[in-house]
Amino acid sequence: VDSEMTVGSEKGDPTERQLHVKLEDKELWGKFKEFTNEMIVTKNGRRMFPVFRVTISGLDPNAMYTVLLDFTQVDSHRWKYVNGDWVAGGKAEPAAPNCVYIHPDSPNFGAHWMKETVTFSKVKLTNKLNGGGQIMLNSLHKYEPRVHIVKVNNSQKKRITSFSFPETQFIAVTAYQNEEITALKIKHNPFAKAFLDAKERPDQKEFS
Amino acid sequence: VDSEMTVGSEKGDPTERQLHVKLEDKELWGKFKEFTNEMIVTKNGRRMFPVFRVTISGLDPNAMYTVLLDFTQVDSHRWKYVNGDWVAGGKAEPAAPNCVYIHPDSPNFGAHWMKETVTFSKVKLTNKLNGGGQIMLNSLHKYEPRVHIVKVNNSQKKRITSFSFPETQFIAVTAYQNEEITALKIKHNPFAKAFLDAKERPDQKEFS
DNA sequence: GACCTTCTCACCTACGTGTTAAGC
DNA sequence: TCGCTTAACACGTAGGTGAGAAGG
Repeated sequence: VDSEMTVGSEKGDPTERQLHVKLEDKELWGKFKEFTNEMIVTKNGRRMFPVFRVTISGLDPNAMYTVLLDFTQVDSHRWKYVNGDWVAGGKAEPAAPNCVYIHPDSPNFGAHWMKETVTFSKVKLTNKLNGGGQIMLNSLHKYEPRVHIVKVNNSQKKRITSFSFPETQFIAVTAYQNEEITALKIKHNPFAKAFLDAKERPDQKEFS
Repeated sequence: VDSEMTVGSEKGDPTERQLHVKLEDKELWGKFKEFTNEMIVTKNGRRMFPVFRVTISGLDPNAMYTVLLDFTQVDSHRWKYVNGDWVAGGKAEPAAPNCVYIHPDSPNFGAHWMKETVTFSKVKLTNKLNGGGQIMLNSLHKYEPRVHIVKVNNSQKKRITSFSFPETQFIAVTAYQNEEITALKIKHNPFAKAFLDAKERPDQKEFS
């Protein structure tokens, strides 16, 4: 999958000259990045929050594409949270067999990928290799999500275009380290609403 | 979509000479058919139970296909449930704009469709036309599910092969008529477990 | 009145959260 | 002890059931 990689404009195929992938929710990602984002990894896999979403333009509407998501290790350090700060530690672990997540709509027509935001809400991050389509990461290492767009033609030649997004970098953890990150997750992720209520209810009581 | 239709073996394309679609859960469908199966239709759409599932074989693993589900009106009568029996009544209503449900994995490779059971668990039946991918049926009319396999090639020529399954015939209803059907739905559909418990708990109490 | 449809409801399935305590 | 990981848990989201009353 990593064989051939080009970013941005290309020659030779007028139908894809302006191929572009734009990250959604940049403002939200920015809030997390400010405190160094963390993503939980579990044995059975944990979803990402914020959800990785992109809009794609410049594909050939009638051609067939598969859209992939993977994670590049940003540096070769193991990270550590000490006294409220993330600091780079020793050498990185050998890179995990970092598999690729295939967007469930794949394969599909260019028109399909362009008609609405492409959402990777179901990708799951894990620290164990366990079969089912999850992405294995090393805990306490830093990663950057990357999107690949693969044109599917019946011959073997595949052209892969990749886009990565520094705003979405994060450190994989088995438990949150920075409570600012925890607070942001609870504030914005609907599935964590139970903990949002727990903090808000006492205040509301005073007025009722 | 109804343009060209062939069932069973075909000449001319050796890669699909043995194309075959087999219905799953035949035994379960049989229990419902015995009492004349009913499927609820609602304004917002109701899932089918049993779920329509098939295994497909004989496709070209490397070719691309879309798999569709629709419903043919079995006869031209309106049906009525009188004294515990379904009886054919007056003329049928004008056939609803019976749309086609596209299996969400579509389009995909032959290999994908053949590697495991193809499940139509999310198709929803409705009696109103309301936009969102639901299938509109006339209440109190009899239908038979039908699968279409469409080979996707970049030219305009599409070959459609269709398979229908008499075991899965049903009458669309807005409320169940035959209590035997209700009992079977409750017994086998996990989402109706609340009503299964209601019938079993009294017996269990006697022993506790 | 008889028949059919619609709506609300309690009760499920299924599973995504951070918390917490225990494990190593 | 300390750092990190694991598993059970309460509490949400999201939505699929037939029942039963109300509507037409």
